[in-house]
Amino acid sequence: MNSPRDGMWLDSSQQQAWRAYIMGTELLLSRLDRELREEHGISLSEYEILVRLSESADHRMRMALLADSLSHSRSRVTHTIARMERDGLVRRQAAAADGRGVEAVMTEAGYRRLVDAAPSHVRGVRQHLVDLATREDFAALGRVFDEVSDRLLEGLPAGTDIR
Amino acid sequence: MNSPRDGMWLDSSQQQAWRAYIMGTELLLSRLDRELREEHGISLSEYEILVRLSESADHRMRMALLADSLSHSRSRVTHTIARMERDGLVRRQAAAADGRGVEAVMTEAGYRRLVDAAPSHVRGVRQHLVDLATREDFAALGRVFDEVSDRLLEGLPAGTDIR
DNA sequence: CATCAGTAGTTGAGCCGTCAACAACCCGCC
DNA sequence: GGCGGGTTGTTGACGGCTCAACTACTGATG
Repeated sequence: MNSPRDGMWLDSSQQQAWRAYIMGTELLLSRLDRELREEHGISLSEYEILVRLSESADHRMRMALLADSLSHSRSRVTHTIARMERDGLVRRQAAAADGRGVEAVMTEAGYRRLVDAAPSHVRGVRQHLVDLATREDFAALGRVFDEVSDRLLEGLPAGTDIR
Repeated sequence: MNSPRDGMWLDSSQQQAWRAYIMGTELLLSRLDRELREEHGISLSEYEILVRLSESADHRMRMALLADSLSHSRSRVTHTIARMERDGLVRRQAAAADGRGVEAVMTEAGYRRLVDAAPSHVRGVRQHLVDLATREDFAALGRVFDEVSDRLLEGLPAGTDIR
């Protein structure tokens, strides 16, 4: 969509934006992860799983759907759910209609953990990202990464494991 | 659905942008990392280290400076440089002026690896990110993450280990 | 109704990062 | 000139993800 004369390299403002993005992202995500761990004993991925479950009917989801909705590999979701089950935030249950299937069900404790963690986590997201940007810039960020996700997911639609 | 008391939660467009960012970023970075590994046998962090070294006088840098310039922890840089040294991309050398210091020096093989990897890596960055956005949107992204980095780094200026 | 390609999920080895503890060194100060 | 607090870099245990191989089940097809 851009690139003057379709050069091979990034020009210096592109380069600068790219480096800011990589560094900022690493700082941001590791900070949010650390805050969740220290204050609530869960990782960012675990938090995201709790959010998906809380939005789902009956607080339950098939493993594959959970994986797809987070763009995580199935293996990753298996491992994460195993840890969360050990911590009592979730339990597994064989799927009714499919003998291969497993559903992850959020427990009462899992729900309470999410309710506890959400306010300070959201505050962190605001403080370290959202409130630093103008509405327009933040909207631009949304547009860009919608497009990024779409492109990176196309060609492996529905059911393909991430990789 | 949102904003009881204006300002605690994200509104739905902010929420959507935030989720796009997290998912897009995870997809993007893991894709770029995998491409570098498969095509050139180095990780994205190793690539970034090679870039910094190549930009530095005499292709050498103090460990702490390397860590700061990437916002990586010192421990992380130690481990990464150890792997790169095993692979012959870099060697360590005691710093002349400071008995505690260590310099990482890019080897000839390291430089060749970077030169080999750069074109396809940059192509990936363009294809999966830069060329998907308008110049304005991409510039917005740069502004946002400059600000993010600044805020997350302030209060621990120069010499504080990342954590 | 037996076969078999495809799908769901798990497993464990290996890699890469964090964390906390640590040794070695620097330097301002009395 | 030796204290003592700060800095540099390393270490190893641990956690979490990837990858490839695996089991178990499904469902279309002859």
